[in-house]
Amino acid sequence: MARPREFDLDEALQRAMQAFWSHGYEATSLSDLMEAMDLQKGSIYKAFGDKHSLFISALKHYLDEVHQFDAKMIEKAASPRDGIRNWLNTDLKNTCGQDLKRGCLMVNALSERAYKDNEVADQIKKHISQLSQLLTKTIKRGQDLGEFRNDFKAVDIAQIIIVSLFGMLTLSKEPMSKNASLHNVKNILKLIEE
Amino acid sequence: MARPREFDLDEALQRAMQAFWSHGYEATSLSDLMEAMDLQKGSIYKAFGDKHSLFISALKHYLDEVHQFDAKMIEKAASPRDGIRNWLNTDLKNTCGQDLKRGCLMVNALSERAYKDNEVADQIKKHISQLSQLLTKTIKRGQDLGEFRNDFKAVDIAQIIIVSLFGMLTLSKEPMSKNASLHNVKNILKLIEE
DNA sequence: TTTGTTATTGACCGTTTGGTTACTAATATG
DNA sequence: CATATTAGTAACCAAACGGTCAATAACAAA
Repeated sequence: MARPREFDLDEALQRAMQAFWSHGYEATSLSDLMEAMDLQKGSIYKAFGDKHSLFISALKHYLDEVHQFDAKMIEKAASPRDGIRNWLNTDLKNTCGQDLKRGCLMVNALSERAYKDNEVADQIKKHISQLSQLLTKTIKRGQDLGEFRNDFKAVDIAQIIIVSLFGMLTLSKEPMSKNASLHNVKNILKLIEE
Repeated sequence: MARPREFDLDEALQRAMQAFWSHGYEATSLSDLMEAMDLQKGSIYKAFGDKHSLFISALKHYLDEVHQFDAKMIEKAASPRDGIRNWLNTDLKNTCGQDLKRGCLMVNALSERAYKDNEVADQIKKHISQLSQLLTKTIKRGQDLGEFRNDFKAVDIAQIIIVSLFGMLTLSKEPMSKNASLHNVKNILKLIEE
């Protein structure tokens, strides 16, 4: 018994996410969001709260999507080695050397806001911790199969992969091309496989 | 035959750099800069131009300091291996796990501005290219001395180090402690030495 | 058809933003 | 000591910022 919403919540959130992804938190104004979401200020506030809580929702949405992607690529692969290799390559192909050099929303948010925004920091810490567990589990399996070297702890190899991934995602903002990142992945994998 | 400047140019630039480093480009307002530099707006504009060109000057200043630090640590060391090890450890000790989680100004600028600011992008590309050459040269020497493995090209090992460093500097903004980064460096070095 | 509830709209708010400028102050030189 | 030149100051500016709200519109249920 009330007026129904005229727009799709998910699509609006998706569009807000794209805007924040392309321009960052501070540099995305309410006007930018209104245009991107095709909504008036009032509607945005009623549906998502203020700019900050809209950003948190968009970030959560992004992290959910990324986590689903990660889990699917890594766990559904023919082997641990293939899983990690394909996941890294696909991820970097989607990020490096794109015409729009927007990098990764998580890395952008980490860099711009994590140190002064506990909600952002918590979301990202949780996500990285999940990823670390997923990788560690997978590498352990790979070590048992003889795919990864055994003289390193699985959790340490996972950390090396995460650090390298974050480095490449950061460098994708300018100097790192798609080819350079794929070449680098090949070398990293050569170092940790055996 | 004119009124002399009442403040020290270098010190003012240093203070502007600290402000941008702590809060980012967008989030540092003219008022913030006035307070940090202990100067009036007019003086800042007369001495450094507008906010953007002040930022570029501050970034150049930072990159110069960092390059001097890098070159000294790496080239004056007893051996290539020691040089790279000490340089990485010192760098990360200064960045990770600090109370003020401001990370590295170059990485922050890369993330926030490089994709929409050619001057920032050019400065950072130049700096990374310099660092890559310095590392490649050093690793080549190390390979000749048997300190680094010989089945990888020196330039590829240099790239692995740069990517890892950028990853850790990015992660220093929240989840990565000093101990975690030092542990990670130890593992990376173990992978590429021999 | 009335009523209760929620969505949409656009005008409006005070504040802050980066930036300018007219005025005054301080010096070195002639 | 007069003058030319530059530095410092503070008032000022339009524009943009994030955010609010009263009026209106659209629906479901009684």
